[in-house]
Amino acid sequence: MTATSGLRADAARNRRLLLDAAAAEFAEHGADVSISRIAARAGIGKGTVFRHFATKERLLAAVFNDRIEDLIATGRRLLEAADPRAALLEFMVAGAGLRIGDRSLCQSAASIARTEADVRDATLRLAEVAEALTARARETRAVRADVTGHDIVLLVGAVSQATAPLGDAVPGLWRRYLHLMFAGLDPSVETPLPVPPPVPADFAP
Amino acid sequence: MTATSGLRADAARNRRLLLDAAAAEFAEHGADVSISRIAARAGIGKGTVFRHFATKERLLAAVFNDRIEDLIATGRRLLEAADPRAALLEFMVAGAGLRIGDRSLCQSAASIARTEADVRDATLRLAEVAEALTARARETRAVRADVTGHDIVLLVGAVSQATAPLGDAVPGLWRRYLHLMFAGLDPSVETPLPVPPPVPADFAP
DNA sequence: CTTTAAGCGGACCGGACGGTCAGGTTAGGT
DNA sequence: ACCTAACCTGACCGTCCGGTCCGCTTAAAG
Repeated sequence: MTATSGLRADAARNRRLLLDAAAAEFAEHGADVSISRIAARAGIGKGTVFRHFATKERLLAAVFNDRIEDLIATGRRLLEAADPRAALLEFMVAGAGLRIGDRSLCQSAASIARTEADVRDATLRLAEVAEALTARARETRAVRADVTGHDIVLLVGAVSQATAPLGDAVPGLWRRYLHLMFAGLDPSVETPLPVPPPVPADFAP
Repeated sequence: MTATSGLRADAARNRRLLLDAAAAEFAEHGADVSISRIAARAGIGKGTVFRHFATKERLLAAVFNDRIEDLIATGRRLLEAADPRAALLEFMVAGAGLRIGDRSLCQSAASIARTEADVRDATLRLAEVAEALTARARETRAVRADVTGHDIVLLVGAVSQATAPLGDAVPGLWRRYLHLMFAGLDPSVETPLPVPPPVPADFAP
């Protein structure tokens, strides 16, 4: 998680309260919630927020990082699974589910990654895990040969972003589209795909 | 387009300038650009903007409506095309291309539709066209039987939203994912799809 | 040309936001 | 018990935004 060592007891406690409140508030209302609101929810003063995170972006980055790290852990665990195809699908479901439940993740992940080095790093590590899972699925002919890890991450982002606004009203809608997309990865329909120039390493839709 | 009758000559001219500037500015910088910026680009005063559109949302709605109307026209024309499969794909390409080139369309289409009646109407008419095109494709077995017009609109939105932030850096990336998605619609892989409760008629991701 | 109402524009307002700071508070070592 | 540095706080600042308003301009009818 996030470093709390070397902090005074009250500071460490406030940091926890702050991170929890921020995560909840970002998830419910998106990345545009005001710092004051978050501070109020955490039950601390506004100034305290800026003592822990110099800028709003850094706070966002910290919350993002925790979530991404969780997903990376899930991906790593799934690398040991027996069925590569099921593992890849489960990874995609996990990723989409994470984003569906968090409005902020569906917005500015990309722009934050561009300015905050740690988010960028986590994103790159996530990409590696996605590529590893995809490679396993490719080798067993579970998905078409020209599908990459980048494709997976991007497609999961696509489904999440599109269905998130309806996510509350139509529960499970995103699962439909995730499965529809997964069907498109099937090797039985090997229609040629346009191959664009390589994606810059810092993607994160 | 937008009504200009009954206006004084200068008013009509300014309205054109305003709509053009707003469309360009929204497309380039998203729906969050300030009214002052748009006014400056149009070469008119800020107050004049509010004379023509009482609120920022109404201006956004007017710009949106023009674009959506264009897409509806394209869809209607494609209903006459010989090959239903190619027609549907072309419709999807048109929709995605429209959104890729316009940052604002990838953001708040849904929220605007919720508050502005005219956008809501246009969106519904667009949905009808999408459904008609999809029905034709379904009848000729060009796509799987359980795909709806809503699916098409939502999937196009998904691809657009996910690739738009990279759209400038990696041209043509969205085409790759649109084709990948289209492969998923192929009837050859008729894996069962989760069927969520019906989507509320006002969708527009 | 005169008249008049429609149109124009930019100073202005209220409010929200991110971020700062001076002054009070407290944890925790000695 | 005491001291000090770390910490907390909320009033405050500058900025920007959407929206209003009123004095000036101008199209265009008679």
